[in-house]
Amino acid sequence: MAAQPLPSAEPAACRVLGLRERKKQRTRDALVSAAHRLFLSHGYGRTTIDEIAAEVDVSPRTFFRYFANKEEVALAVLADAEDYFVATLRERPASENPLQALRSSIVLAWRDLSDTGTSDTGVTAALELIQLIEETPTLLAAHLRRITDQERLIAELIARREGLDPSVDLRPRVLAAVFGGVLRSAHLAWSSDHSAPGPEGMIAVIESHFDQLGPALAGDWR
Amino acid sequence: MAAQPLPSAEPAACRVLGLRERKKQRTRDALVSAAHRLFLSHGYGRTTIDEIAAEVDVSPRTFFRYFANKEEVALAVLADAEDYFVATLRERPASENPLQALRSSIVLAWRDLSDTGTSDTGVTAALELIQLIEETPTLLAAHLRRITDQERLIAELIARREGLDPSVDLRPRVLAAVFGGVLRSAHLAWSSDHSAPGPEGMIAVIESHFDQLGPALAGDWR
DNA sequence: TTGCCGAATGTCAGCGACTGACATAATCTC
DNA sequence: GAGATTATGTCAGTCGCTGACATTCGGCAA
Repeated sequence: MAAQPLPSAEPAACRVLGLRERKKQRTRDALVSAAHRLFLSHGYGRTTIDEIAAEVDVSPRTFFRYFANKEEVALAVLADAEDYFVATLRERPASENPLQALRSSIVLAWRDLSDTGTSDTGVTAALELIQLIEETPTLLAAHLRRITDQERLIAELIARREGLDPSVDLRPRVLAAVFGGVLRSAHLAWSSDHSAPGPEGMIAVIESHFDQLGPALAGDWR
Repeated sequence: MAAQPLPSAEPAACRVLGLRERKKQRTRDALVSAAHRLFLSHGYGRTTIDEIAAEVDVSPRTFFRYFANKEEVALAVLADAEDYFVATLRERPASENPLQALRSSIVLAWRDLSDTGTSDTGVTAALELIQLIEETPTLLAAHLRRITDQERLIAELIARREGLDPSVDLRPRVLAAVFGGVLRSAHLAWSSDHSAPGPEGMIAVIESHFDQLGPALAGDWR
């Protein structure tokens, strides 16, 4: 995750990584949080790479040695949440069917992430970012592309979990795509409707969208 | 659709539009087809706006008066296919349930489009473009964002069709998202597996993915 | 400590996407 | 055919992004 929660303590455990690695990690974190701050205050399009770099006191060229492009630094905030979700999914019991496993994994991941960090951990940052993404076409495009990569990964996980050959059975990929669609729909609903703020609100919106999955596909809508 | 199929005939019906409008339409079509050709032969990333403009004998500045950006001219080839799909969806009988209507609409749209034009109509161009999109990250991102706009439209159509308020009932949006997911999954499968070429191949892949929708969401995968 | 190696960074030049401003030339209207 | 519209060209400039080269900094052994 980003930065050090308590700048006072410099734990000795960090020594396992050389000074060089620690420094790299610090500038990377600094770039991410500076970018996040600038994007939220001035808007994504009105923020310049030069500004971000200047904020961290680093040359613009260095920025591109950490991130391939402007979108990447913005989306980096979500990386941990996504990783946590995948980790959660791996540990779901085999008794759950695939759809149940996916659904409980996101809900659990959001809940855990919002519980662990007491105050302004990455969760709030992630929620702010989702908001920003939905109102920034360029970011949305980049995010959607990342999502498809994630779906491929999820499909493979599900396939392995069920002992299937993903190149033969279409179900894992279809399920992953459906899952992605429902989730995206939930994100959009959450970000355009401020009646359910915070992680709990997001969880509630996600649950309600999953609840509508069956009815939406059913023949009879009455 | 693009260009005139038979350059010999200059139908009098065109006179209803002024010379100015006709000219604009012609340069627009010329830009789209030049871009399409260059993208397919040299690759999207290695094709320059200047090259496209030069091909049509137009200044680069003019290009940006027709298209907001490089992605837009590439994706323009799909616009007609999408419009045709939406038109088809509007005419589906009320007896079909929403999911059925969506499914039969794409299949019918593809079939009609591949039947109407005898030889190299827009259908082949659309298929070539889908292929290009899947192997070009930048294009894929832009395409996915367009898809989400389409999904919003589809959700509204379905809601009206079923006499629902789309701001209350989540089913239309969830269904549209699921539909988009299945379709995207099918496109990916089609473009990465050359065993089913042409429109018929695409239709077959789409059908098989829809067939897996129920099983994928079912509790029991055995 | 010294000194060397490799990795991280800065500097600089340059390409390509995209935009605003203004001038010019083409159509449209009367 | 004159004047109002509108499309187009030209030009200058910003910003995202990259390659090449020089410099500096951390890691490591003599």
